Amino acid sequence: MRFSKMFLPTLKEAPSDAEVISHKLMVRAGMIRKLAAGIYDLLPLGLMAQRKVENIIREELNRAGAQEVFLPSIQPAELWQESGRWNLYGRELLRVKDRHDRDFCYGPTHEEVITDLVRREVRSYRQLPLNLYQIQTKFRDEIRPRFGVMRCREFTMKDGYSYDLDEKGVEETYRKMYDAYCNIFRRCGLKFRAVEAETGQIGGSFSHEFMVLADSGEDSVATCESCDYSANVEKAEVRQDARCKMQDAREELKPMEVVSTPDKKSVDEVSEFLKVEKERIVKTLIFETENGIVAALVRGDHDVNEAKLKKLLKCDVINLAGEKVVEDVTSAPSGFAGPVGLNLKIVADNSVMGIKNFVTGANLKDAHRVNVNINTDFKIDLSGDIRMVKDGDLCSRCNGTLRVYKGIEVGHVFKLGTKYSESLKATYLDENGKEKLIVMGCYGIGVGRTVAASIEQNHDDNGIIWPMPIAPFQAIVLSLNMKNTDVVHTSENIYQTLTDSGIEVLVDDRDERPGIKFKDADLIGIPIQIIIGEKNLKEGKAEIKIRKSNKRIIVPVSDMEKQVRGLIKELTPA
RNA sequence: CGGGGCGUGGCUCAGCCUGGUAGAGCGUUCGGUUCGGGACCGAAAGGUCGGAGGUUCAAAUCCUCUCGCCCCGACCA
Repeated sequence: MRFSKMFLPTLKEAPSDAEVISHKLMVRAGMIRKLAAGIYDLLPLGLMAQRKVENIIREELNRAGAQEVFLPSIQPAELWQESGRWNLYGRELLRVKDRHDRDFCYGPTHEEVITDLVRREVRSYRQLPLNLYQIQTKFRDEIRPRFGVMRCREFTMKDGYSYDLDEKGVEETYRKMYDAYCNIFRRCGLKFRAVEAETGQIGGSFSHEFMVLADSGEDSVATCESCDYSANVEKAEVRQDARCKMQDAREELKPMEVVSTPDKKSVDEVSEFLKVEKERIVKTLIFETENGIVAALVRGDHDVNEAKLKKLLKCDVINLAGEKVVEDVTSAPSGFAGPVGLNLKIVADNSVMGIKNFVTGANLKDAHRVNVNINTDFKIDLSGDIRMVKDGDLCSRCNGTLRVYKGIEVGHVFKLGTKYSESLKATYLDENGKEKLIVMGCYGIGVGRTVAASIEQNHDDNGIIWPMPIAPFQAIVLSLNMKNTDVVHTSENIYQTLTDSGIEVLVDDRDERPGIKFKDADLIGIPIQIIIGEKNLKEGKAEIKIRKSNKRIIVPVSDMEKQVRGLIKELTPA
C-alpha cells in the first residue's frame, strides 16, 4: 500500500472529546472517526487491525472445532418475548418497528436467534455437540458510552454458542473455548488474566472473564500474588483471618451510649469527628429486595458487594434504598442509620462479627451510638461474606495477598446450562428416545475493544506500538527524499520486493519532509520502519528501526528482505 | 435519568463577563527557498459563530426554548 494513495488522515492534535489514550491515538492515527455518541466509522487502518484480530479468532476457534455462521442483526420481538428478555433487557435493547408496525430489535447478543436455529434443526443426540460462532455488529444502547471504541453502543463482537448433550459435554467444550481464548489473546500480544466472574445479565452457572490489565479499565480484578487465583472483585471471595479481628479478645464490652455527631454522615466524617478508626465503625445500608427491606452491616472501611448479598439472601432483585425509604425505616435522614432498634432483617458481613464496642448510626438525626455490641445491643439474623475484597486482603485459596487491578474485559466465557434451551424449548432425543434439554455455553470477545485494549497496553508518547500479529502493516518504508531518484528507486524496489514476498508493507511515498514521515510512522505504530535516506544509500545501505525497542540497525539494501523477514519472526510470538 | 461543562473555518482554541468590521495556530491551495524528527518566506481560499425565537438602532456576545457533544454520578448513608 502507498501512503500517498491510502485514506489515512493522521492528526497532529487529538480531538477534544477523547479521554483515554487508545481513543486519542486511534483518532490521531486515522483509524476511527466518530459519527454519533458511541458510534464510530472504522477507517482502513483501523479495519486492518481489526481484521487481524478477527482472523486470529477464526483460526483458533476453527481449530477448537467451532464453525462460523452469520446471523441477522435485526431480530423479531417474538423470539425475545419467548425467552422473556423482551421485558427483562431494559432500555439497552434498541427496539424498532418495521413498516407493518411489527416489533424488532437490533441484536445486543444472539442467544435467541441461534438457539432458534438450532432447535429447528437438531433432533437427535447424533447431531451434537455443536459449536457455532459469528463475528457481528451488535448494538447496545448504553446508558453512557465512553472511552471511544472501548465502550460504545455499536461494536463488533465475536459471539459463540455451544450445544452439548449434557453437563460433562459442556464442561469439555467450555475448557476448549477457555484454552482457545488464552491462545487468541496471547497471539494478540496482550497481557491478560482469565478471572472468575459473575454471570450477570446473560445468566448461567459459572464463567470466566478475560481481562487486559490497564489503568483505564472499568472493571476491577483481584489477583493473588502467590497463587493463580484471579477473580472479578464482584466475585472474589474474602478470607477470614486473624488480621480481620484487629482487636484484643480480652477487650471488655462497654455500655452503649448515644453521642451527638452534627452533620457527620459519612464514615470518613464520623471517623474524623469521633477519633475512631474506620475499622471500628459499622455501616448500615438499607436494601430493598423482592422479599422486603433488609439492613446490611459492613465495616466502615469495607464496601457491600451486592452480588454476594443477593446470593446470601437468596433473592433476585436487590437495590439500595432511596432517601425516602431510609427515612421511613430508620426514622432518621440517611447517614445516621444503625442496627440498634431497627425492625428489619439484619445481615452482617463476617468481619463485623469480630468487632467489639463499635460505632454505628443512632437512627436519629445528627447522632451515632458508640460501644455498640452484637447480641448485647441487637441481634443479627444472618451473617456471611457480603463485602467487596480490597487490595491487601488475604487470598481465599492460599496465604498470599490479593492485589486489585483495573482491567478491560475483552472476553467472557459462560457455562449457560439449560436456561435458554428451556425457555426456547431446544431439545433432542437421546439414544433411548427420551427427550432432553440441550446444554449450552456461550462465549464472547469484544473485537474492537481488543484492538483498543492492545493500544492501551502498547504505546508511548509518540504513538501506537502494534504487536506484530495485529499490526495493520508489518513494515513501513520511509522514502525520506522524494526528489532524490536514488532514494525513490530504492524505496520502490524494497517495497516491491517485500510485497512480492508476502510481507505487508506500507511505503511512505508522499512528497513530505522527513520529520513528518518519522512522526506519522511512529504514530501509526508499524513495528518495523525501513528508513531510506541519501547518506546511508551512498554506501548501499539503509536503516531499520524497531518501533518497540527503538533499536536501529544499518543493513545493506541487498540484504533487506532477509533482515525484515528475520525481524518479523523475532517479533511474532510463537 | 440527575449534576456540571462545551458547541466559533477541516483540527485545536481565543473573542462572550462589559453588545458595535469574526480572530490565532495548525491544516488546505498557489509560488519560492528548504529536505534525517511535525521547516521558512510570500500570496490565497475557507465561518448564516449548532438551530429556532426574543430583547435591541445593532447579537458570536444578553434572554428563552431546542438539538448535539463531553465529563461526573446514578450502590456505600
